[in-house]
Amino acid sequence: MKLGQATIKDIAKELNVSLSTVSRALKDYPGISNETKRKVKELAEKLNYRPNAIALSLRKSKSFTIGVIIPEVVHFFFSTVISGIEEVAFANGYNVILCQTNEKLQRELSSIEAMLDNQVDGLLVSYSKETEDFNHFTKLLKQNFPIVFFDRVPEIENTVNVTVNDFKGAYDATSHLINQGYKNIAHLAGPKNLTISRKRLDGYLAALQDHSIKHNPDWIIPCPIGTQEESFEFTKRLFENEKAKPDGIFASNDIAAAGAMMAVKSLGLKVPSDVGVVGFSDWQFSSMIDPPLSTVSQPGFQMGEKAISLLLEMINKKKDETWTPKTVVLETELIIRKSSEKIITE
Amino acid sequence: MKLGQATIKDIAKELNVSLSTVSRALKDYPGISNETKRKVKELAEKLNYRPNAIALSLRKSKSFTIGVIIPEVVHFFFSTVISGIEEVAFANGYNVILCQTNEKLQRELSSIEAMLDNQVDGLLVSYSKETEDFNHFTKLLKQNFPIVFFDRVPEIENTVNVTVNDFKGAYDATSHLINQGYKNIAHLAGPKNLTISRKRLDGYLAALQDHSIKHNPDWIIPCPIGTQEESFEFTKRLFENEKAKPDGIFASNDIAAAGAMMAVKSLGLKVPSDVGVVGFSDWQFSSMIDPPLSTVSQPGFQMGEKAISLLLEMINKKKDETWTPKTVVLETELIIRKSSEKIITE
DNA sequence: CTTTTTTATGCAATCGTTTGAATAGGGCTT
DNA sequence: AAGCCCTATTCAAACGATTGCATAAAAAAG
Repeated sequence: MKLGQATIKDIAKELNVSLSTVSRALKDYPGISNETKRKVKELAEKLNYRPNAIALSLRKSKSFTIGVIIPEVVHFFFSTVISGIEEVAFANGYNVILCQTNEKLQRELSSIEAMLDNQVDGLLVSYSKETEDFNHFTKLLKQNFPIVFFDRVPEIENTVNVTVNDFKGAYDATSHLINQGYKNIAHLAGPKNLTISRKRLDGYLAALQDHSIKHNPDWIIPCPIGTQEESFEFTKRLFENEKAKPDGIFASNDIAAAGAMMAVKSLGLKVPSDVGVVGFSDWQFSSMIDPPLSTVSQPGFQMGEKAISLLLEMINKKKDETWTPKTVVLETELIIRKSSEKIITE
Repeated sequence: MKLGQATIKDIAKELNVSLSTVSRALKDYPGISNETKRKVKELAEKLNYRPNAIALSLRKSKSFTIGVIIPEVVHFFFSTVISGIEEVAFANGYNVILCQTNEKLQRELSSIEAMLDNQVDGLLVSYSKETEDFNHFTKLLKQNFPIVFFDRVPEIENTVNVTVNDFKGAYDATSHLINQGYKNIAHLAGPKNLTISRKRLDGYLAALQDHSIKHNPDWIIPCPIGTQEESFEFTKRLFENEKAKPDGIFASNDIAAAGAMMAVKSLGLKVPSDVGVVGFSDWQFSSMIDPPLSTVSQPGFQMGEKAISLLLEMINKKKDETWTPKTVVLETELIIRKSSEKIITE
């Protein structure tokens, strides 16, 4: 034993009692004399005894560990979600093991395998951009293995999900641009296989429609990679090629919005007077760029908290009880900053 | 068993052989007939058998899990370190369990307890701002428990550490400001109990001295909290109160630099023409703010890789072999952007 | 002074796997 | 045909803890 950690056996030997007596004494079982309890506890204290969680896991077929699968920690949003998860997990005596997929399906598959080998009690998943087939999840769900999907949720049956109201967030953002007087609004869309991308696109379209603005299909630009460079390039191209230039941009995330803003500025146009820009997520940098970026903030921490709370509920169900599929939708908040203020309100 | 996962026992029963035969067949031990091996492997495949990592951990007193203790995931730098750690851990069959201290000593202590209970094979630590006493680490080190400290390293003996050359980074940053013609350079310092803060301060002082500039103690402003608001406030106060106003700011991190820049701008001064600003860390947002922030970039990913490589080396040592204390120092890179370019080079 | 009840403790199986030592059976040698 | 050596397999202990059941001793009841 690396740490020379004391075990129940050590205590038993030292006190000349059986293992079971020690075990029971430590947990105040009835039927152990006070004298023995005292002695056992004293020695345990002295030897700094701590139960071996691995042995307990094996015995109880329960590891008190949950696995979290996310695309990337460096994404500000995901890192706030992790904080929320950690907070609740910790408070309930659970450990969190983390795997990033780096947006790779292969990584997602192998991470899940690794986590199952380690007997995690449940999984919290936000799948990769490459994931288009959900068999690896349905297989587990069929076996009643607890999974909660968050943010990026699959369109399959009987799942428990936590998302943000992407539709409404996008709708509000786009409406805000329209109300500010921007009429020709382009959309930098996210990867098509993510539900969130579609929902945001739908919100964008609905807002246009509700304001009787016809949408221009050429102005919906998918940004599959999601880097600032990508949206910079695409935005530049959009503004250079088109005759009727857009005067507003709603981007499905802040990185894309930042890239777009740089592209617009590089063409000599001013934000917000010539072009209004709104992003999505409220990254840490969004309030610091110039002009500060209007955006739709998502409650990441809260999402983490909610997701793990649901998961713990599922884990604590009796073996044969099933859970009811549900989707918890958290509300977003439109944060208006300079980048979209055409109308100066005094 | 929640997953109805097949065990060695199931295979043994089905094929009417003993547990040991199955175990050995699966790992191609000599002395098992090819026929038996074939049958065992076939059935294992069919039942989708995967060894139970918990049982293995117990048997081998080795969990193939390492614990990572960091202040906060939302810090861009730390999240890149995590990526580096994960990458190497994963490639070597190790799992990573993560705890954030949120800069609280209490959290640090309880996280370490929890991780030890879970029999982590080693620890990767960047301690909290509150940590001033290192007994909880020395106790473990004395027992030969593998720990590698990264970024924030304690000043105690016989440790293995990975840091960045904070002194040189700060020296370079300050020298750069001086060379650009800024002569009155203030420093927004980090928490005093962190070595990195002191090293950066030292680098700043050394650069001033080497350029024969006398430092003004009032211009060294500790920012213990580390938020943008804090440095905004302190910077504003500095510029309002002093008669001889600084024309340069070297901040010990980018968040502080960003706050300072906003404060300066709010006072009607221009960056970089009136005041030059350089930060530390190269956060994601640093290139996006206006003007883009000059900063000292730290190789976070590489730091993670190096730290876990060292840890795995320690873990793989024989029981009684000791390791030699050492500190790996990674070099920083000065990234010059607009915020510090007084001299316009064409 | 038995018999019954209570109290305190021990035994042994179990969780899933590994591994040193034991063993059964077949073929070979002499 | 006795002895010996392989080869393929099994036994059993171990990792650290829990827990139903058995049991010994002490106390209470008759």
